[in-house]
Amino acid sequence: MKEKNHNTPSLNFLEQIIVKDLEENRTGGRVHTRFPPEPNGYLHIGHAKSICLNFGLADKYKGLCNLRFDDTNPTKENVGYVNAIKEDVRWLGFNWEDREYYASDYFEKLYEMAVFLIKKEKAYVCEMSGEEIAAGRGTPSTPGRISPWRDRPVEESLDLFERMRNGEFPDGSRVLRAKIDMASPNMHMRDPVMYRIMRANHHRTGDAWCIYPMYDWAHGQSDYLENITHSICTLEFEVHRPLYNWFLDALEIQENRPRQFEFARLNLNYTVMSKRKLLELVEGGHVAGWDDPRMPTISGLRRRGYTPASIRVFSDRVGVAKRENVIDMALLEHCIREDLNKNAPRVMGVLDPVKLIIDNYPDGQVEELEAIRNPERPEAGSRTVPFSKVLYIERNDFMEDPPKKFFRLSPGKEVRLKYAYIIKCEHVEKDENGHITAIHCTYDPETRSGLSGSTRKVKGTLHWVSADHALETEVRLYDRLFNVPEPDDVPEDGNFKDHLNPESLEVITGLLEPSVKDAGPGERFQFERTGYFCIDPDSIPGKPVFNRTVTLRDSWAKMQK
RNA sequence: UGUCCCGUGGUGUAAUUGGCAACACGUCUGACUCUGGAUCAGAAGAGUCCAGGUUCGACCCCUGGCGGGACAACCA
Repeated sequence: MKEKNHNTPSLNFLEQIIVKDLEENRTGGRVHTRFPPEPNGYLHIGHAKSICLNFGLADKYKGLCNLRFDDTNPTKENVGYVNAIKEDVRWLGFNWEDREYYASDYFEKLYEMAVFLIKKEKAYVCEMSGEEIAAGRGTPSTPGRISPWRDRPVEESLDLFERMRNGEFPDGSRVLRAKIDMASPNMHMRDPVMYRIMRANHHRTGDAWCIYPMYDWAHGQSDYLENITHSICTLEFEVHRPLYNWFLDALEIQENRPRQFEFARLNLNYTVMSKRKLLELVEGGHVAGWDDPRMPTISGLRRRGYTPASIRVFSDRVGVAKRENVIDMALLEHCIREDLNKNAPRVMGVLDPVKLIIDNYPDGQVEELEAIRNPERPEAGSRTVPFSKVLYIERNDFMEDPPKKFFRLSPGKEVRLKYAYIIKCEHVEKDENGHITAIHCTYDPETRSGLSGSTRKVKGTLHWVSADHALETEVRLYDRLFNVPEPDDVPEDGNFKDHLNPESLEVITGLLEPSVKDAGPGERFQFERTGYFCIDPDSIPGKPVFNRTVTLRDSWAKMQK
């Protein structure tokens, strides 16, 4: 009987490839990956998966992972993005040490390699216009037309290519093309453009160049120059792989040949992931910016209160494979709850207050009650919370006419105030509209937490704040940005923005226990029974602004549905 | 009428390479609880897109379908 092995976790397909490569000594025992963002936008959770994958693989197999900016299109890229990307990768917890590279570092080498290809009759200068090239390329099912310049003498291409570099020709007037196969069923093999003339200031090379390499030409060669062993990218580049390999062949590269592998990008429900759509949300003012806490960007998640560890765990749990997938937002939420449950200090805060008066509690008396910081971490110790005659509790913790499964406060019923006393509701005050303005209770002094009478059982425990001591703070309640699982999946003439959730942000004034007053931006808390919250950078000292990261799981709310 | 990739519970990923499907999220019970949280115990839910074939035996190999996706920027 064959024994199933349950203690070694199974490997994903990339790990299997790597293990095999290592066993067969295909890469000289090396594993070297790279994360290659184009600095033309902000990183999102999908990139986080790629970052965790590339750095994670390198780490697991004792290899290296480079950070390489794919900056071959100066019209779209800038240093602002470079810096934001570096911050995000670092924040996620990865370290590229001194291996911060740029495709633009290789412009000179790439140029020399291109010259080599021209000499080998594998590239030529083409003088067709952009439209002509596009038109001549054919369609996936019909072959393209051969460029009239395709068989021009090597010397002529060499000369023209040099003069392209020297700026003798106007933008767009000429390109360097690989000479492959205009009839290939793979469109990428129909004499793809390698260089275009483009007078644009590059964020690193300035005006040194007026010709810039295309992705397909630059990427594989950059991999080669960096000694990359496994060049991991997303599925849409699968069709590019023959070209990736063709360039390597044409350059007669045998040793240290990088190989490209593709995996399925991450999709998350209730959000969109394309740079274009995210940009549209920012520019259309639907969110406050790239780091709006509702955005699936890394900077947005950071501001929302997600921890790097939670995102790493998430990236791990979503797995790696080649089939299209849509991950449930609930998994991401599970990951952050799991982390914060263990690590976030507890605090009491009332978000929708109703006044509660303890009629038999002495006027003017204040007790400082001891409260556990984190039941999951006894070593975190305790804080004190002021208690007095007039409190606030959550409006939905009281019902005048409750259903039988309601464990909270209602007339004649008892509940415990967390860390304080058991109270009993005596009567309520209402305004002329029947709206409850105050709840009157009595307390049992013997039932204070820790006292002998405190062992009495009651069904519910409520959080509360003392009216005189409460800190009024701005609280931003975030919810999912879209109200349908797949906002991309729009009918004919629809738009993904039609599905924006109008209630994705609600700003309220919360009443918090005073202990949070001096907490600073980035600090995370659990508001007991409510959710996890993180202090926003908009805060000023003494006046924290809280962002709701995620609610607590709420089985009562679920029951009500 | 093109080429390539992919089809396993609601979702995602496994099944160490041919020995009748596991784990996670979600869902539902119950226990416990000074958070209706957490934790603990348990349950339901797929017979692996379909049809043939090979085999003692197929999620796995072969053939043919079907379905989904990618590819026609001087973007990456």
